[in-house]
Amino acid sequence: MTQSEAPPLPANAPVPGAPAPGGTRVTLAEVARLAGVSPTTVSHVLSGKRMVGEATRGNVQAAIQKLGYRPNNIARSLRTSRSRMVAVVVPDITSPFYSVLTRGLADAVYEAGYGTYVCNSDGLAERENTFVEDVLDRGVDGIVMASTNLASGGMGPSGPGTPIVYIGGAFDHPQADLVRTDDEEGSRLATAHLAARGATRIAMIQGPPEAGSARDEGYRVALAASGIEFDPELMVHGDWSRAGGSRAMQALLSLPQPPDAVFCANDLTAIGAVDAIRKAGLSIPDDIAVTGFDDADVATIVSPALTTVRNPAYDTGRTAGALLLNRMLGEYTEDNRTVVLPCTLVERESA
Amino acid sequence: MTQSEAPPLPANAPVPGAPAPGGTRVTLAEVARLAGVSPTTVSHVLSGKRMVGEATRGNVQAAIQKLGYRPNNIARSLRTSRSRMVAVVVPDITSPFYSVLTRGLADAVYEAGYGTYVCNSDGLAERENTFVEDVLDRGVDGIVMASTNLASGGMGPSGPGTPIVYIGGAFDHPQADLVRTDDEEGSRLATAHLAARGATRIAMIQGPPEAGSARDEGYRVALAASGIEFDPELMVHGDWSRAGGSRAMQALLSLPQPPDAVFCANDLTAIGAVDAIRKAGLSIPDDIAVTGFDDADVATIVSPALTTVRNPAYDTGRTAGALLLNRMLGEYTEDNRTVVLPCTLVERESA
DNA sequence: CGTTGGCACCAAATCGATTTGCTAGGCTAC
DNA sequence: GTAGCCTAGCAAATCGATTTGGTGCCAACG
Repeated sequence: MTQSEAPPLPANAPVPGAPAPGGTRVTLAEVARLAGVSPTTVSHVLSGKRMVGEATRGNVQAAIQKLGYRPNNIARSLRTSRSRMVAVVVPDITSPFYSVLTRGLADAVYEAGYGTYVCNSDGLAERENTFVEDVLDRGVDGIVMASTNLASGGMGPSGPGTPIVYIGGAFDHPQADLVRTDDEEGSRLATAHLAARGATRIAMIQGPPEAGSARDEGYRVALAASGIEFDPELMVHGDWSRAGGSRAMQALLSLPQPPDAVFCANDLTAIGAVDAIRKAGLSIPDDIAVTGFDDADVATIVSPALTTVRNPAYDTGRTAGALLLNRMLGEYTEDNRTVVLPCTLVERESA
Repeated sequence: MTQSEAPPLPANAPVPGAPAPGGTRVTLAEVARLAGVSPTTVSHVLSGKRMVGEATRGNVQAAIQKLGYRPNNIARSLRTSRSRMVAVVVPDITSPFYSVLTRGLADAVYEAGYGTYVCNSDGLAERENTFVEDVLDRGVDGIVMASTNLASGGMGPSGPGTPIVYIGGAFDHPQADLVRTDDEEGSRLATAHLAARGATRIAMIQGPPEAGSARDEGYRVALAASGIEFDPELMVHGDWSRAGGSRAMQALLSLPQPPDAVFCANDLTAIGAVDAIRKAGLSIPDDIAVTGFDDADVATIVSPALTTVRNPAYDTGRTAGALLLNRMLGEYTEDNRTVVLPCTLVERESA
């Protein structure tokens, strides 16, 4: 932009956006005074909402440059009631899935000039609700809600028209868009793959009891399709964590008739299962085949590399951002939409 | 709080914080009208900055309840010029280290009522600066800047007194606090460990050329202490990624006299190195010992489990938050501080 | 009885922008 | 010559809180 008129880093030049020497920020009124026009006019050259004479515009722009004026977004937000900020509430930004999702969202809205505000709910429904209220009070223009527990449905279409898009819940919110992955199909794929390899006693380690059941569903469907009868003994709970996966697998191994394959509801759980199987001296995939779900980075790091279902975290975030933008910009005002992203099986070594 | 007066979820009760039936948000003025007092008084019962009569306070609180009033934080921020929001700019929230750091920061400031705004700079100095300006315009009360490149020092003490704390740079900012880990000591530890195991040709895969050199320093110090001469051939660049680590390791392996140990500047690089060593048919740690840096979750997932240096990401974030709060609340206004967090070696299987 | 002083409250200014309605000229068209 | 219409600009209201400087009122005190 100013490429030709300034060397890369003239160390002594005033930092752009630096405060006026006085220490307090320059206001639009001061710009107006220096340019010899009214605040109205300055505002108009900034927004382009009304025409401004050639010469006047020049003066104003010069004044802006000279004073290093930067508009105060808070004042602007107060007047326009739009903050160009979205909030995302996730269980934990530390989790690979949610951090990638958040990045997708941030990238999507950033391009439209929106910033991203992050809340960690730790999966607590109460905190989720508190956060929604909090960010509403803060005036965000949109919310992305990634809730693990169904209970979060407690709150309706949010504040005075602030759009929300939900991630992954099966819940059908009256006025909120929803983006989710096709968990059922993904699970079906993974389970069918295990069956195709010749497994006959296929276990599943699901999430915690509070979690949704779309993944269970696919598992059952695939079982039925392969003519394998569902055995409740082979369906156990994990808690999405490696340790939980390990514990669950140990339980399965101590069954009178242990499984010859296990479908894990996420990759971390699968890694825990791998730990347990290894510790029992069995081999993967020959004695027991295992598949995960998510295709997180770790899936390729563990050994054997995990056969898993690719869960498009980034695209989920991006899509959520797109839907949100859509509504925030008023481009879409109709009924609630649901977009479901496809899952694909990625075969590696563990099954 | 209202525990005794309401059942857990009276499904038909008005959602707290829901808009007035009208659709638009309730303002303080409306509360005042309903309570038969002036806005001033309502404000005072809210803030407790001046005394309000017992009866009046009761009326006001009743009105607040009845209307479901929630203060508009934007208006409040405009008046008080405090937003109770901090921004953190990181290279990529997707990286294990930065997501954990962000969580630590978020936890620390959340307790004081602050929210967290996240910016992904992808390590681009230009974007870092843009973000700082942007969040300053948005009126955040503090900034945490996690920059990989030293260049970021370009910008001074930020806006009109908005405190910044830097993460990990060696740079000494005139007015900004700094928190970093003792990279030099950590590297020294890791390298010394390799030497103690009997390695004599110890290579290092560092970060990209733009990165800081504290880790290199520790490596050299440890070498000297063990009486091993520094061999420039054994010092190569990675790019913090697994693929980069693998490439760098391949280069080392094709040396006329390959190393018998390698210290990698982060865990991902180490994992890449492991890949390359494995592919060459060599064994770890017997043929080549490897250590990483960070102790990310993946360090225990890869096989062999990584001997690495624990880099306290969470504490770094928390500390940064504490320093920031300190200044935002005006509890500390003195000169810039630097806190350096210790690193410890964690021995596993790879060395 | 007059004064001091504290209590409880209110009116109005303020934060920094945006936006609506209006006006003064200059121009064309009939 | 005048009605009509742009154009370019300004004054003032507005968004929703906080905060300063008063103002009645009543009790206590000299």
